[in-house]
Amino acid sequence: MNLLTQLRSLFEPALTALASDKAKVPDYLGAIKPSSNADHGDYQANMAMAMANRAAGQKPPDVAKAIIAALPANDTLEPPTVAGPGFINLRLKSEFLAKAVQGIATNPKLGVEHAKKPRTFVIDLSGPNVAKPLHVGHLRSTIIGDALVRILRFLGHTVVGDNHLGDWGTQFGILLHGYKNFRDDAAFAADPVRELARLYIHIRNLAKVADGEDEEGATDNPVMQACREETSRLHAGDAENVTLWQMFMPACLEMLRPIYERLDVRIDSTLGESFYNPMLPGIVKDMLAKQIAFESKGAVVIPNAKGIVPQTEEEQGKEDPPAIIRKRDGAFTYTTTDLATVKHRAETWKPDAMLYVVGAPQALHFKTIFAQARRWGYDSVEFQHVQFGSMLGADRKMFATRKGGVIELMSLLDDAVCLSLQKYEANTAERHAVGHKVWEASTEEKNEIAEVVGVGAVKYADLSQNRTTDYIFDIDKMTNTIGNTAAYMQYAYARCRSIFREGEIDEARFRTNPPSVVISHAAERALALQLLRFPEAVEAAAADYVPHIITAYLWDLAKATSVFYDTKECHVLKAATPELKDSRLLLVDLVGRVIKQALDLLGIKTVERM
RNA sequence: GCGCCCGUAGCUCAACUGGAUAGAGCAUCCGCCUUCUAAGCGGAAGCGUGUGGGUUCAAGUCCCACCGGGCGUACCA
Repeated sequence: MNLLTQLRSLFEPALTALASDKAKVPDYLGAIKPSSNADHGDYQANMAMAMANRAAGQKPPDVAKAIIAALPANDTLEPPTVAGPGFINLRLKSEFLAKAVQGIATNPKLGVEHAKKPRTFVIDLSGPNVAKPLHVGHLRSTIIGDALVRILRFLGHTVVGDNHLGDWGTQFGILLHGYKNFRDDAAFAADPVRELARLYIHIRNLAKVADGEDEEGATDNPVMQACREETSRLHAGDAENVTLWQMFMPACLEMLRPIYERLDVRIDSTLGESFYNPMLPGIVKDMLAKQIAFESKGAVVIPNAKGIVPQTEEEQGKEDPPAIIRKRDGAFTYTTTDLATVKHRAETWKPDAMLYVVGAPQALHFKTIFAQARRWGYDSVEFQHVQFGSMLGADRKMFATRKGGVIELMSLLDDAVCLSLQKYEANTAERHAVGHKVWEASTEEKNEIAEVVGVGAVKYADLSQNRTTDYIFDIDKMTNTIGNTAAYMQYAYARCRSIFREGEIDEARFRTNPPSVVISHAAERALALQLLRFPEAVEAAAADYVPHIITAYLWDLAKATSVFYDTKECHVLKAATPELKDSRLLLVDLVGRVIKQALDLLGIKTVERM
C-alpha cells in the first residue's frame, strides 16, 4: 500500500467523526499530500482550514488539534504538529520507514500494487505515414504512448498499443508516380526499402516540396498533381495501382521496423487506414439508418445535439462539434476512418478506455470523434485525447527541416548517440587529467553506453515535459551529462551496481532474505522515504496519463542517491558494523532496482557500468 | 469573426489540480577528488508568475476584461 493511502486510511475515521458534512470526507482526505517543503515534514494534511466552521467561531488550528487528538494510536507517525493557519505536519517514524523498506525488498514490483479494478486500454500511438521516413513529429506520440503502455501494464491493466498507420494517403501517390517513371529495377530488386525511399525523396525534390512541408500544401504543382491522380486511381481500385500498393507495403513496414527496435518500442497491433477503408460505406449507411447522420448539400454530416451542421454560420458547438463523414464527391473523411477504428477496437478488445496519443492541434478533431462515437453507442468507453505540443527547434521554429533532406528520426538518434560518446570521452579525459580513478571501457563498451545514454536522453527529455505547449528539441541540452537528464539517472544506477561489484557481493540474498534496515543518518532516511514513494509516482502518472511524474520522482530519488553516496558517514562497504553494512547494501540494491524499473517504465535502458 | 492552448528566474521547465517563504536544471560565481566511479557533492546570486480587476481564511492555479504568442476552424489526414 502506498504511503499516501496508508496515511489517508489513518485519518479517515477521525475525519468522519469530526466532519459536519460527511460527504466531504473524501475531499478532506485528498488534502493529505506530500509536504511542499521538506522542512515541514514528509506529508501535510490541509483539511482543517476547510473543515472549520468559521461562522460558529471554530478556528482552523483548533480543528487541526482535534483531528490530531482523534487519530488512532499508531506506530506510523511521529506526533503531528500544527503550523500556520492550520496545517497538520506529518513525519513518518524512522522505524516505520525502515520496516517498510525491508518489506518491499522481496516484492518484484517494489511495492507497486495492481489496480483494484484492472481495466482494458487501447492506446493509439505513433501513427506514422508509411512510405515516408519516420520524422521527429512522430517521436512524441511513439515515446509517450509507449511509456503509457508500460506504466498501465505495470499496474495490472490490460493494454493494447495500437499503431494506426497512414497507409492510404498521398504519399502512395508519390511512390506510384515515382515507381512508374523513375524506378531503377535492379536497385528495387536488391533493396526495395532503399529504392522506395530514394523515389520518395526524388519526387519531393522534383516537385520542389520544401523540407518539412506537407505535400498537401503544394496544390498547383504539376508533379504533385500527377501524384494525386495516382492516389485517386488507387482509391478507385485501379488494378495496377492496387497491385503495386500491395507490393510496396512490406517494404514500407520494413522501413519502420529498425526505428521501433532502436527505440525499444513494442507495438501490439498495427492496422492502417487501408484496413478500415472497406468498412467505411457500411459505417455511413449505419449512421444514416440510425438517423445519426443526414445528407446536407450533397455531403453526409452528423449534426450536433442542437442540430447544427458543420460550418453553418451559427456557433460551432464547443463540446459537441458536428462532423462530416462523407464528402460531396463521395469520398470519406478521416473522421469516418476514425469512427470505423473506434468500432473495430471496441469489438476486438472491448476496452474500458481508448487513449489517443496525438498532438494538440488535433484537439477539435478528437472532440468531434468522441462526440460522434458516444452518439453512436460507445458511451461507456472513456475516450481521452492525450495531447502534446509540437516539437520546435532550438530557434523556436517548427522543427521539421534541415538543409539537404527530410529530417529523419534515425539520423537524429545517431546525432544524440554521437554527442553522448563525445561527452563521455571528454569526461573520461578530464578525470584522467585530475588524476581521478577512471574505468577504461573498451570501444564496444563505450559504444553501447553511448547508445543507451543517447537514445535514453532523447526519450527522457521528451517524457520529462508535462505541458501541452510546444516543446523545444535541443539535442545538445538533452545529451548533457549533468542535471535532470537520462545520463544522471543511468549514472546513479551504475554507481549502485558498482558497489556490489567492488564488494564482490551477491545481491540475491537481499531480494529473498532481506536484512533489517537501520536508519542512522538523514541521507539514509531520505533514501528510504524516496524508495517508498515509488508506488505513489506510478499511480499518479497513470491516473492522468502523465509520465513526467515518474521523471520527477526519478530525479528526487537519484538526487537522494548521489547525496547518500557522497556522505562519508554512510559508506557502505566500510560501514562500522556488519548490520549497518547489510542495511546499506539493501538500500543500495533497492535504489538500483527502483531506478531501473522506473526507467523501464519510460522505455529507457540502463548499463551496469559507465 | 469564433473556438482551443499557452504566457512562471537570462534560457529550458516544475509546482501533486486552491494551501505555508513559487521550486529545479542549464548558464554564472565560490568551495570539495589519499575511502564504494567527480557523468558527483556543498554553497552563492537570480523570478513574486503578461497587465488590471474580482471571488476566497488562502490564487501561478478559479472568474471577468485586456495585451502578447501558437494552433484550429465542413470536403488534407
